Amino acid sequence: MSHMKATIRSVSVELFFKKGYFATSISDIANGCGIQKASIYHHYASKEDLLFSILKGTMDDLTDCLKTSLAGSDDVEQQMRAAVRSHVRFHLERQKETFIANSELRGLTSEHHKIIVQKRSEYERVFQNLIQEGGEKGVFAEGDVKILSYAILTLCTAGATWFKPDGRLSIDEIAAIYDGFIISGLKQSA
Amino acid sequence: MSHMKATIRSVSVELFFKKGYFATSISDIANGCGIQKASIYHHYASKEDLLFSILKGTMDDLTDCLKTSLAGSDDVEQQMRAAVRSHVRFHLERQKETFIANSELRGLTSEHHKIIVQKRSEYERVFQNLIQEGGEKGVFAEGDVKILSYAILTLCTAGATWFKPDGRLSIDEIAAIYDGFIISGLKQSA
DNA sequence: GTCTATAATAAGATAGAC
DNA sequence: GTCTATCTTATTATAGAC
Repeated sequence: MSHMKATIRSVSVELFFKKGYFATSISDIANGCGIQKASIYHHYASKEDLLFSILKGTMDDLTDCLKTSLAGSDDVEQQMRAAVRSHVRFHLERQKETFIANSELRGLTSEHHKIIVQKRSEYERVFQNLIQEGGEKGVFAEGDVKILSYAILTLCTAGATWFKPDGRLSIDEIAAIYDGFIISGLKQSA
Repeated sequence: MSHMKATIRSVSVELFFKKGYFATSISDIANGCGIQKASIYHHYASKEDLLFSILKGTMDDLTDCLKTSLAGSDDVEQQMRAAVRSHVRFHLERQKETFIANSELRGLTSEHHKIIVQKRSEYERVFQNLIQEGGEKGVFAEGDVKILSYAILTLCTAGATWFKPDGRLSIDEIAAIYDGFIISGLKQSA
């Protein structure tokens, strides 16, 4: 990726996060890059292409991150803890991109939309399998696998909504709180 | 509220939910109502006025709902359970409005934005006070009150993202799952 | 690879007739 | 209370010079 292409991407992430995809114009982006709006089209075919490339890259990195974090163990509880922490960390470290990836899917063409939704489904399935396995092995209480997976994922994802990098708690501290909260919730339904 | 004013509101909720506020035009709304776009302005001063009135009404109803549900008990755990169920039920019953209320704040003028954010803060404070009180009384484990309150609220709120009214589980079943999950998470950090 | 210029279209909102 | 007509402005995107 060329220098200007990366700049356009990064400026777009800032603006899409702050104002939203539809409220951000190509002019806004060009302004932020210090170039003319026509120049954007040398690097990206369209505004939608720019959005898609951000979302696709983010989802791929997110999935890679999860796979790496699971490789270290084969114990269900430890894997769930690792998965939760990986998910939280990624969402807080790359707050703006993940926020966009969760809120701007409606800006995509239907083919691109399908691709991102599929990537997300595959990612979710990892968590669903862990909940299922934990339930069967008696490590977690029996429960509705899908609802619980959505609960866990959206819980951590939501962190990206309010997280402030210079705030009171570090990313690892927040990840630890979520980890404890979720494992307790999974182990027994009160 | 006149019949047409209510129709405009309801059509807008549908469209803002499906396409987003910025992606929805006054023409789209007028189309959905079977009137001309100029006629919208007889009922609402601007597109932003329409958004604000939806968000304000939704937040007020949400707060009323919570207050009613808390009146029945003065036991911390029971109150938290009631609060969680109230929150979940409202978000699933009025899925589209609450989704908009959580995703379209950027469409508001800064004065209107301030008003909605303040309403939300007051709402959150009820949950924070319950977590605090539960911690002091030893009903819940000690924990970070703010992080936990965000966790609980966004967890339930997120339900509005994926919930399908004709899906496998009823609203009360989902509320019960969340209730159990959250109380377990609050009682002990694993 | 970036520029100026412009096309083509759609937006939010208003004026004034009925 | 709704209409037609219109204003003003902004939008995405393209053409073609440099």
